[in-house]
Amino acid sequence: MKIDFLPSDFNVALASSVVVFGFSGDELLTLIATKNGEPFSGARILPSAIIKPDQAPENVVKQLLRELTQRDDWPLEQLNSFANPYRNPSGRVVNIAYYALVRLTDELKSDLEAKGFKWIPVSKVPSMAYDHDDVMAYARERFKRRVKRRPVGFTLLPREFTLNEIQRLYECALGKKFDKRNFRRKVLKSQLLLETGNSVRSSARAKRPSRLYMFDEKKYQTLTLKGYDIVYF
Amino acid sequence: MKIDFLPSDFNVALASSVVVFGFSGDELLTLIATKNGEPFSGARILPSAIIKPDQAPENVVKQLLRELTQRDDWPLEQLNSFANPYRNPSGRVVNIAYYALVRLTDELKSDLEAKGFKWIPVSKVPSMAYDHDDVMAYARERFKRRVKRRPVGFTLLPREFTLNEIQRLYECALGKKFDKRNFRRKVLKSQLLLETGNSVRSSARAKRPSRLYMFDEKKYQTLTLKGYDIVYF
DNA sequence: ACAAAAGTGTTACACTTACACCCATGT
DNA sequence: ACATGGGTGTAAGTGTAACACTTTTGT
Repeated sequence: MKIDFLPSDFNVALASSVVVFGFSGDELLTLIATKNGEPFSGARILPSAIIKPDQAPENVVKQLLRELTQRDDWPLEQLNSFANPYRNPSGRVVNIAYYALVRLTDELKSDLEAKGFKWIPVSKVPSMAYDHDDVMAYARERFKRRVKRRPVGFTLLPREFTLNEIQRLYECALGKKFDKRNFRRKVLKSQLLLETGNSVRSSARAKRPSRLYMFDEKKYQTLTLKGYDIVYF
Repeated sequence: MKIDFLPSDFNVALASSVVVFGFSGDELLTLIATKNGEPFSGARILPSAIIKPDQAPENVVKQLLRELTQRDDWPLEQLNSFANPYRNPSGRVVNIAYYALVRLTDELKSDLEAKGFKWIPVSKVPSMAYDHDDVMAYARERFKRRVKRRPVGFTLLPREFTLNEIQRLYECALGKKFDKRNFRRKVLKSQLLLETGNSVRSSARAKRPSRLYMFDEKKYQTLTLKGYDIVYF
């Protein structure tokens, strides 16, 4: 089998876009940027970066996440590549797409909005330039599948969270309602939550405070190393 | 957000490799090629093709499958892209990898072996050039996950097959044994198998013939359209 | 009749689902 | 005392897993 490259084959550029998900407490949000400079100036796009000749895509995306969030250790997964010809007027560009999950704090939110980014509910994302709509649709599907099978949601929540908060997160992520008692039984049975002993009042009107839990990362590592295949919901 | 490409960014070449799985009746096999021409002449590689400037990767892979198997309508799925720098001495090459499932017949097997390809049990694949070992490992993982959740295995079997054959396939694909009675109950309950009324003797020594079934593709379409999420094994 | 593989049922247990009230706390 | 959301249990049904013998057919 022959695979020989001609010099004229080396004429493609690489970029990465990343679909960043966050959770407001009520809604699943995603981060949208606005493009500066032609082509498509002013258009909505996903946060994106060019991959320079000597860079690895994952590192470029981590660098981008660091610029956006001051951290690059968020859960990050490669999606498909979007490589059909004629996506970009300046030449052939292959987009190696990723999605990331971040813990949305108030500072992070206002910080990014000050820089011209927008956190938009996934149900309301506007149409974007290039093929970023396809990337977004693909990321949402992938995220949904992951949520169903793995405890990925916990980085989206504050480090300490209530059972009601996880339930709302799962309901947003999967687009359906769960029975409170059954939901609690199930997450507690997984043994991946630790009671912190703390509690908060969920709103001014709420009288009784809710118990706070945290995710037991160590236990999860142990279980996954044993090849235990957790299935949720 | 700025993403502006310089002319010097358009210096990457694209290739696709495809991990092709087939089933011999006893073992899961995968197709390995041998490289002609430098670099790496004589090395084992995955069947691969260069993506020319105006081609879509999926079409290139379909073309490659047509050359290999005379058909391009096999189940085909994109895997991750392998894009780290310095993979290839002739310049930066991004490999958009795929995996495909084919129905292995005797002609197809001998035909490909005559062309210098080898069908090798997945448990015995040799080390390959470039980063094709990584691609292979990734493909095996993806295939395993798919087998668990979706009835993908049926294209690997002859159009008519026995329950013992599916069971062997699942046992190979997932690397574990199943109880015959439980296995049968489960696949029959899915309602995706049609009894053909035919039967075969599985070997000369076998006296009683086995019943033959086929996959009910129409029913499967209907179920997936309804969003029914099948979970197997 | 015998050898060989095909085919079949039951039981115990775990998980899932549906369902409605009491509890703790702040005002 | 009352309003608010937090928190809890049970029963019926469904799916899973473990287990060994009978049936059909060719020789």
